[in-house]
Amino acid sequence: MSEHIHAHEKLTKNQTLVMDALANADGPLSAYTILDQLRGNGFRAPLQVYRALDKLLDSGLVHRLESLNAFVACRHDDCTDHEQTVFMICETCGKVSEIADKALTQHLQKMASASQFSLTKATIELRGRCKACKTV
Amino acid sequence: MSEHIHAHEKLTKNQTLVMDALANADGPLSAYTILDQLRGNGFRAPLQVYRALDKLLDSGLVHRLESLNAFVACRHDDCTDHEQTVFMICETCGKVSEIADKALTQHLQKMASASQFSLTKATIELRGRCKACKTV
DNA sequence: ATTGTAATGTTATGTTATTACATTGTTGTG
DNA sequence: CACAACAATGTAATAACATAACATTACAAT
Repeated sequence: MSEHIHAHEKLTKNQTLVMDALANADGPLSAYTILDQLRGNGFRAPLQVYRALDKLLDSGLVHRLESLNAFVACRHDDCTDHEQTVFMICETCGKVSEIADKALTQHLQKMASASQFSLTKATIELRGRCKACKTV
Repeated sequence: MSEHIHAHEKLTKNQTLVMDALANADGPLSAYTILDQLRGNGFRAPLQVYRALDKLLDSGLVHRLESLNAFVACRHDDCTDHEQTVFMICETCGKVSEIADKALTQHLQKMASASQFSLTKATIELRGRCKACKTV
């Protein structure tokens, strides 16, 4: 259960509960949805979720989708490059796929350099309709 | 005042007030900051701001920065391509610059196509330190 | 004038996130 | 063991962001 290839320290109880909730979801979850799912496990306040999320985000096990105010478990084996992941969010089914694209990353880095901007993090979220939903 | 080269219909009173607030700001503003700035002009409720913003976003005069929950006036002469703008957000001074990059747009479009994903809109927000803040 | 529509106003509420502070648990050291 | 130090958790309150539902006003077209 909740074994990941990511390099990370052992998770605490709350971090594990939040991680499992996200790993078992088939789409992004909001912090409050996670809270509701974990009430049976003793969660009572948003902070319990947000604190766990902070840690999981730091370690790259979880990504935050800025345009949805929601969170997804990272589906990559190795998230060392998680700062430069592209998310494709289907507006029909709500599912999210995650792509790491080296060329895109380099292109963004070049754009930033051209403006003498030191790039720390890139948020790239595409909206549209996924393959499965198009064929319906 | 508030003359733009953008093609758009005439703005209403509230839309003009919100547009001017954003155009005169030197960085992104939250909806509630705009509300506070416009209290002297009769604004009393968030909805007055959000309604105006909806229209301004539709017409491309204003962009929403998802990672900040804030809004900026478009600095481009022509925002027909505003769906694919890259924002560089300085985490030191808070200023935002806006770049339209055709090659990047094409690259994203290719990535989407490769996954058979119909791309509707791209959110691209870079975080880091701008030229001015680096030299300080 | 009257009617239809767009814009605006108002109140309440829903959703997302943080601050501040108290308590418990765990680890290492004398 | 005792106990200090720190990490993790618990709890309450509130801040920040956004929308729903409904009432009113403004204004153009006939």
